[in-house]
Formats: sequence, C-alpha cells, structure tokens
Amino acid sequence: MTTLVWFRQDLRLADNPALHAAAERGPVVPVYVESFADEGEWAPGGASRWWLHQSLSALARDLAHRGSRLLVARGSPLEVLIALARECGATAITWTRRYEPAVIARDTRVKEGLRDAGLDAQSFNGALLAEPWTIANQSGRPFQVFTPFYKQLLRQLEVPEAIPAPTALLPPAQWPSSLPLDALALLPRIDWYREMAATWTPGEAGALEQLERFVDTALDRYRDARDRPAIPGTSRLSPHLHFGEVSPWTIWRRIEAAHAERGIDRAESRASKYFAELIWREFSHHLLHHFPHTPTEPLRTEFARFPWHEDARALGTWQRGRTGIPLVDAGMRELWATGWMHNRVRMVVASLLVKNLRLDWRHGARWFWDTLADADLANNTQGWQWTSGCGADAAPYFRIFNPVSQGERFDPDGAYVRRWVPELADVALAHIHAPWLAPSPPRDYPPPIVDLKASREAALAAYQSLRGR
DNA sequence: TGAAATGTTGGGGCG
DNA sequence: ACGCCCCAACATTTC
Repeated sequence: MTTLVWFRQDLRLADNPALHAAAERGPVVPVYVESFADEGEWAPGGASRWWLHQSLSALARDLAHRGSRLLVARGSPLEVLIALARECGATAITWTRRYEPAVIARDTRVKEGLRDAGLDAQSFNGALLAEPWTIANQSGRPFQVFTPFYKQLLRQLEVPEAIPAPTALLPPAQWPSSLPLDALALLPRIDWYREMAATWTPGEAGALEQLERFVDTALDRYRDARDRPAIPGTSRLSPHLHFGEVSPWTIWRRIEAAHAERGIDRAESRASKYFAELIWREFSHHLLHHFPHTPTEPLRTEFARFPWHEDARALGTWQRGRTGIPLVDAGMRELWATGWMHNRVRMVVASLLVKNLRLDWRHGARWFWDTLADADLANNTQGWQWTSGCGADAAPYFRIFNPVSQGERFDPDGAYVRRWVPELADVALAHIHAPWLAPSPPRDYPPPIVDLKASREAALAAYQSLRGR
C-alpha cells in the first residue's frame, strides 16, 4: 500500500510516527504543500520562511539518501493531496498534527475531504509531550496556571520508545511531478540572511548536532548560565523544535540519559530547569488550544480596555534597536541579524515596549512573528501575554523590568551589549548599561527614548485605572 | 522569570 | 559596661 506522508512542521526522519506508520505499510511518497493562505495573518514571516527553505532542502537531501524524494507543491492541500494520490496510486495519507486554530480547522476539513475521496487519512502526535486535550485539572477544565499544569504533565508522563529513522524508503511505482523548491520563493530577493546562515544549521542533522552541543557544553550549568545572554548557556533548539526537526521526546530521552550518566537521580533529573522550559512550550500549546482567540485578544478580559499608546515612531525605534537603552538595542539587533534573541533579553525588550513605552503587546508579537526564525504561534502569544500581564499565569502588570539593572545582573561584563551595539565599544564598564550617565556619552548612540523611572510610574498608574472600575 | 520602598536586625564606633 | 546612633544587610511589603 502506497502512502503519502504530508510533511508540515515535522521536518525529520527520526522519531516521526507519521512517517513510520507509512513506511511500515509499503512505498512512501513524501510531500510538502505550501498553503500559507490557509494560515491567514499567521503565515510564516521572513525569518521563518528562510528557515523553512533550508529545512526543506535538508529534508529533501536526507530523503534522497534513503532512495526517496521530497515532492513540493503549493495550493489547497486537499486538492493537491487527492491529485497526488491519484497520480501515484496512493491509498493512504499520514501527517503530524499541528495546533494553531486556523490549521486545526483546515486540517479537519482536509481529513473529511480525503475520507470522502476514499483515502485512508490518519494524523499523529509528533510534536508534543502531551496534547492539549489530554491534560485537565480536577474539575476537567484546562489549566491556566503553569505550576499545576507542570506537575500534572509530569505525573502522567510516559516516555515512549524512540522510533528510529527508516534506513530505506520504498519508492512508489511512479513518482508524481513536483515543483522545484525554489518555486516556493521562500528566500527573500535581497540577501539579508547572511548572518542567519552563519549562525544556524537548519535541518534534522543540525538539530541533533545542536542537541549534542547543548548536552556537552551547557546542560550542567543551565540553571545559571541560561540567564546570561553573552554566553551560549541555552539550548538554542527553539527553531529546530518549531519545525519539528527534532521531536521533544528525542530531546527528553537524551537529557535523561545524560543526567543518568552523570549520576543525577531520576527525581532530580525530572525537576531540572530545562525540562520545565520544555513544559512551558507544552503549556503554551495547551493555552492556545483551549483559548484560541488569544493570538489577538488578551486572555484576561479587563485588558481589552487598557490605555495603550499609539506611537508608530517609538515602535520603529524599538524595532530598529535605537532606543538608547543598551540591553534592549542589543537584543533587537541580535534578533534582526540572527532571527533569534536570548530569552532573558526577550523579556526585557518586551517589558520596555508594553510597560515603559506602553505600546500594545500585539505590535511586539507581530514584529517577533516576522523576525524570529523560531516564531511559533503558541509560544509567541503566550510569551507576549505573559510579559504584558494580560495572559494566563502572567507576570503581574506591576512587574516591570529595569533594563539597566537587568543588564548589570545578567550581562555584568557588558560583553553582550558590546557585541551587538558597536557604538558602545569604548564606554567604560561602569556606564555600559546606562551610557547617558557617562561623563562623555558616545555621540553616535541616541539618548534613552524614555525616562525609565517616570515611564514606570506612568505604567503603574495606567494599570491602576483598570482596577479602579 | 521584578523593582523600589519600607521595615527589621545586628555589628561596630563612640562617648 | 552601656546606650545610642549609624548603616549595611536582609526581609517584607507594595506597586
């Protein structure tokens, strides 16, 4: 029996239940269908499209090494898949589930349509440790606070056996026609991605390499080093995870094995900070599934009438990394150059935007969507609502980061700021996070866009106005 | 995964 | 020896 494998955000061969199920039954026809129109306003942004191009091209190579191919098409998945199935005599289709509201609606229609057409359509979980509908609190409702969600997930966690990558894939009797990958025009016409290309290796091999690098060089000191943006103390797996180049289970098993080798007992292993971060990703998907309006609406409804400012100039200054606040500008420039920003710095730049500048969090979420290679609707929505204080288990609104003291705490030698803000290369360490206080501030670096103390107080007052009613 | 203001404690200098 | 003050360090409260 020939099976189409519809690749989406599971761009890997190992630990891929949809591919495995197909390969067990006979010939496999792997296919990617560009159908961004179905994703509406959350079609992939520029950085994500660059990554997707690289990742698809890596997947095509990996498939070729196993005697197979990656077919590329664009348009309505239902029509494309039915046509391809006819062309190559496939009778079944498998894929890995996604959780974005628009995609769920689309996939439901696709599954019905395929079955109406007499095809065997089957979807699998290949992206989450626990799918959103498998976890509920005592009263059967979704969790809205992280810690009880985290504990419940750990309680019911059962690590499945790894599924090895198939060593060979049977080709169909006849390969259907395919577009060349370039026809999807995922790469920008202007070459702005040089630094991204130098920073990342998209694709399954790159993902597994990065996992090994993390385990070898950063896992042991993760708890403290993960907050230091100047050093590679985080996993840097987020874009790989978003595109499914590595499964969360592969990561989980690898970390558990490393802990075991290093004499860390099971309880301590389970309690590790890195696992908690993986489970934040699960929590984000849980929230997006149960509260599908949250990409555009605050979960806490009173925030619908929060007095946001509208200031296109300030937004542009923040986006370009010209706020005059070193840690913020460093982060925004790291994002622009590499398609990624250290998580500690994401919280700081977000706090400045929504609290000190008091711009609507949706402007920030939109900018991150277009510039992050790891842009993920669940994580991005959750992260912005958390910072803004309008989400589930959110930082209270009055929790306002001071980018100067955050810089002093987490970039104590100024290395991160100096790396991304070259105008500050010669500023003394004492003033690196607040150069406007230096005896002679650098001339080519702007003064701060806001007074941190005054804007903090104004933000608190705005928050009070919500509570007063 | 906050910061700043306010309160408390205790060591040490000093008359 | 003692009380007093200062202030750093820490804890608590507030936003």
